[in-house]
Amino acid sequence: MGTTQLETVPEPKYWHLRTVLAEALDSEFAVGEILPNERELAARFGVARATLRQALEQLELEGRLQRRRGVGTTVAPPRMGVDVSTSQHAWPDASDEGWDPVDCASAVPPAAVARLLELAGDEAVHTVRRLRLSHGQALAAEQLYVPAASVPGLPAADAPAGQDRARAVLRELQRLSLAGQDRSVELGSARADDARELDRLPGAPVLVVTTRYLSAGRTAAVSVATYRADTCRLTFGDAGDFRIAS
Amino acid sequence: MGTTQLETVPEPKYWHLRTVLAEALDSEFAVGEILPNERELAARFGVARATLRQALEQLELEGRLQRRRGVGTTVAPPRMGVDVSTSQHAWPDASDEGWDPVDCASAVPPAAVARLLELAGDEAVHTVRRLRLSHGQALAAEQLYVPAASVPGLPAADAPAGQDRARAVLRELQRLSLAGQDRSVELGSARADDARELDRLPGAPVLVVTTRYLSAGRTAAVSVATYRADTCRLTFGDAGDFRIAS
DNA sequence: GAGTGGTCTAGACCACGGT
DNA sequence: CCGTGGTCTAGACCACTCG
Repeated sequence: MGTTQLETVPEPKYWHLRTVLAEALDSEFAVGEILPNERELAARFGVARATLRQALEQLELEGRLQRRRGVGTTVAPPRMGVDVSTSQHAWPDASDEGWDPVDCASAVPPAAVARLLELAGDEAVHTVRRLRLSHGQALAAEQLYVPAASVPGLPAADAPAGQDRARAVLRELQRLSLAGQDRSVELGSARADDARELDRLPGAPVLVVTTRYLSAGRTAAVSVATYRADTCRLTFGDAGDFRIAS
Repeated sequence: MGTTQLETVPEPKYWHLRTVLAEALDSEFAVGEILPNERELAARFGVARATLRQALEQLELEGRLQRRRGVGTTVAPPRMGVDVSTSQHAWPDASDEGWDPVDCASAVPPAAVARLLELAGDEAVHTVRRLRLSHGQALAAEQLYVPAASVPGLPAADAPAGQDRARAVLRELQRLSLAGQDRSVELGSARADDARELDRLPGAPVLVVTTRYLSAGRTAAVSVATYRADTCRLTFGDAGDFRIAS
């Protein structure tokens, strides 16, 4: 009458498959190596393709695999550590390492952002778009919301949208004193536009980093940065140079 | 010959469904309200159940829905902000707010953790298990790895494993001076034991927070905390009291 | 026991990347 | 063009919760 419940609750096939595949990845495959295709793997393990795909999805979520339509499934390199520490207490800048200003327009921000900025729901703000690149790969897409009140010196609000205007807004931001910032991280799924720039499909898992920049008691700007969850590990430390692979 | 590509690349059904459902959630449903069951919803939208489920999975990943087997699908409350800021520069403690020491044993840590601790791969360490609770709900499960060298004053290493020993290890840790800490966040999937304690299924998405505690130039302890990605938004700010939905 | 979400199957067709 | 992963279907059965 032991109370142990061994095998009374058998684990799902896809979960068991995930474990088997994970061990195979550790011992038999090198980074970048291409796996057999899904139909072949499913046959080899004696399961339906949908079941095999469930296991692959898990491993992709964990950053162990990379799948590309028309190409195949490859063994992913360990996630790269990406510093998102808040310690520098600095405004985003056109010359930020890794960040590339892409565009700027005027638009009404989403309701949640408007609330953070303490704006009426229908007030347009500058929306600066930046990409964070590393080794030619896009790691993150950022949308920076800057109320006109935060950049009073900006020339002609109806100037042509584009990269030049993005740089101008970032330059003007430097003139404000930065009192502090809040940061939060949560799981999200890539919207269509983010997905395109991150070279992922819509709905791909992303880590959403929301930053609120404070100046003179107000929220002077809000940044929403979506990082590829499959390839990025966000680091916050003072000595952000350590590695851990799950 | 406009260059606009409207409908030339129709979006997948499940993605469109996700959007439709998300809008319905905003306008027609209250938090906690229970949705029609999957078979009914699939019929109503004229899709197969699997397709409907793909849309629901997206919304669950985004923290908009909560699904429980045998019960149904309900509208999830906004994610709660959970402070994981590193600013206090303190050791984990038996009396940490929200953290509940559960157990302690001796075990050989995973290879990745052993590397952080600069240990040989086969050396056992104290493994303290803690749960982070809020309003009776488990938010996170933590595994704290403490080499014996970090708690030299600990009585009899072969003392009975359990909650008392967990408290003893945490108490001994306070005696070390804390030089600093590193922290990283990445996406993972819940292992079976974590899943059980977090009241989720194995493979559920979690935010893995890895902390390295530094003392006297060494890594004195490593904590791996897995937070429920569906219900938690990790906050790092100095004034961690802001909200953002979506 | 009735009803829910979770797992699994065996197919089909589509969209994309490279040859 | 062919092979890949991505989407979708229409079923079946299982595990869980609750009355």
